[in-house]
Amino acid sequence: MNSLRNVELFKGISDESIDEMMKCFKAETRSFRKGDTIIVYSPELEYLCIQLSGKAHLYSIDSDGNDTLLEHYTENDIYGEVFTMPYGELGYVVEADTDCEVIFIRFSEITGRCAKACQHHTDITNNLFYLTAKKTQMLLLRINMISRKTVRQKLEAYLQYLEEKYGTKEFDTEMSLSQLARYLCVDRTSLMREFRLMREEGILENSGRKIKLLK
Amino acid sequence: MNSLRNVELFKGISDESIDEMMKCFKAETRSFRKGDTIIVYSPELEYLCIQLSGKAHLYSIDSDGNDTLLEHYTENDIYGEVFTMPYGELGYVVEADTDCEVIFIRFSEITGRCAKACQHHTDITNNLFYLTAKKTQMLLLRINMISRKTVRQKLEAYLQYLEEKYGTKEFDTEMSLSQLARYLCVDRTSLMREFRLMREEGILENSGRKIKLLK
DNA sequence: GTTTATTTGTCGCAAATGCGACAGACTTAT
DNA sequence: ATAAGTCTGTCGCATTTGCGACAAATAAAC
Repeated sequence: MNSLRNVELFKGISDESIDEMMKCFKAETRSFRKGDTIIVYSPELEYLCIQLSGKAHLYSIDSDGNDTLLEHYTENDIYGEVFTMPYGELGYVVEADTDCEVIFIRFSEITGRCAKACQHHTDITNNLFYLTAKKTQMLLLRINMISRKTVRQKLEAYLQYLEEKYGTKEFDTEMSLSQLARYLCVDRTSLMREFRLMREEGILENSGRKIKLLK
Repeated sequence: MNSLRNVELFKGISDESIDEMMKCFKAETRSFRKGDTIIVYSPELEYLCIQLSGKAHLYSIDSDGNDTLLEHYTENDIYGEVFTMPYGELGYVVEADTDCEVIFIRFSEITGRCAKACQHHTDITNNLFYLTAKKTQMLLLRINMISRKTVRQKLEAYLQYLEEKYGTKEFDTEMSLSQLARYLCVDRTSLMREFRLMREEGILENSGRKIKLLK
C-alpha cells in the first residue's frame, strides 16, 4: 500500500523509489485532530510539510494579538518555514480545520545531497518548485481580490473565481462565511450585508454557503 | 565579462557553465526603458524572466478596468506565467519603473531535460525553488499588512517591517507614497492623513518619503 | 532654463465599513 | 437528550475611509 503515489511532490517517481526516499528523508507521517496545532514555525528552516488529507490553515500572530489568516491547505499543499519570513514578533502557526494527516520532512534532507546521490532528488526539487509556484498563484489571486476597494467588488471577484473554477453558476463557498470574511479581509457582518444587498438587487440567491448566480 | 555570476538563479554554478547554459537555454537579455511594457502574460507557461537591473512591477487588469498592483521587482527577482493563474478576463502585465535589463528564458528549456543532460539543471531548479519560496515570503508579508483593519495598522506594519529591515528608526519608504498607498490597498489621501495624524501624535516625523520613528 | 508631468500635501463631504449586541439555526460533544 | 459551542443572519450607529478638487513642491523632459 502506497498512498503517497498521489502526492504531487512525488509525481513521476516510482512506488519503490518513494518508499526508499521516505526512509532516506526520514519522513514522518503524523495525524492530527480538528483544532490541533500542526506546527509552530521556528526561525530555522526546519520542516517541510505536505498535507496528505484534511484541511488546515496558516495564520500569523503578532505581539499586539492580531491574528491574520494567511493560507488554507488541502491535500497536496506544502508549507513550512521556508515560505515565511521571520521578522518582528510575528509568529506563524498551522492549525487543523478537520482531522488530517501530514508528512513532515526535515528540510535539510531535501536540499542536501543524500548519501546515495539519489537520482530522484532532481524530480523532487522540480515538483517542489511547481508546488511553490502554484502557491504564489493562489496568493496573487487573493491579493487581487483583497485589493479591490469595496466589499462588493471583493465578493464579486471571489464569486467570479468560484464560478470559473467549477464551471457553473451554482456552488458552495469553500469555507464558512466567517472564514470567507477573514479571507477577503472584511468585517463578517459587512459581508452578510453585501450578500443581502446583492440578493435584493437580483444578482444572486443564497442561503448559508450555497450560492446561485443569476446574471 | 560575466555579469550573470551574481544572479541568484545561477548561484553555485561556474562562469563557464553559466555561459554554456545560457546558450543551451537560448536565453536572451533585453533592455527596457522606464515605462516600457516588459511582458504581457500569455496563457502558456512561455517565459521565465529574471530581473538583472532596474525596477519593475507586475499588475493585473480585469475587464472592468481595475488595475491591481501585485508585485515589485528588483535585481534577482523572477517572474513569468508560471506564477500567475490564468482565469477570467484577468490580464497580467509587467512594466518597467526605471530603465532595466531582463533575461528571458523559455520556460520549457528549463524544465525539460536538456540534450546534454546538463548536470547543472539540478542546481538551477534548486535555486528556482528558493527564489520562488522567497517570493511567497514577500507575498505573505504583504497579505499580513493588508489584512489589518485600519489604515493606521497597515501603515504601522509596513513601518515596522522597514525598521527591522534596515535596523534603524530613520529610513525612506521603498516606493513613492502613491505607490505605497496602492501597495497597502488604501486611498492615497487616507494614507497622507494617517501620516499627518501620527506626526501630530508624536509617533514619527516625516517629509515625503523620509521617515523617522520616534517611539 | 523653461515647460510638462508627477508627487506630495490638505480639506470637506458623502458613503461605505466596522462594531457591538442580539437571536435563531445548526453542529458537536457529553 | 441535553448542553455547549459555532455559524448564520439582522439592525443601528459611530467612525473610518474613499473621493474629488485643488495647490504647492519636486522631478523629469526638452
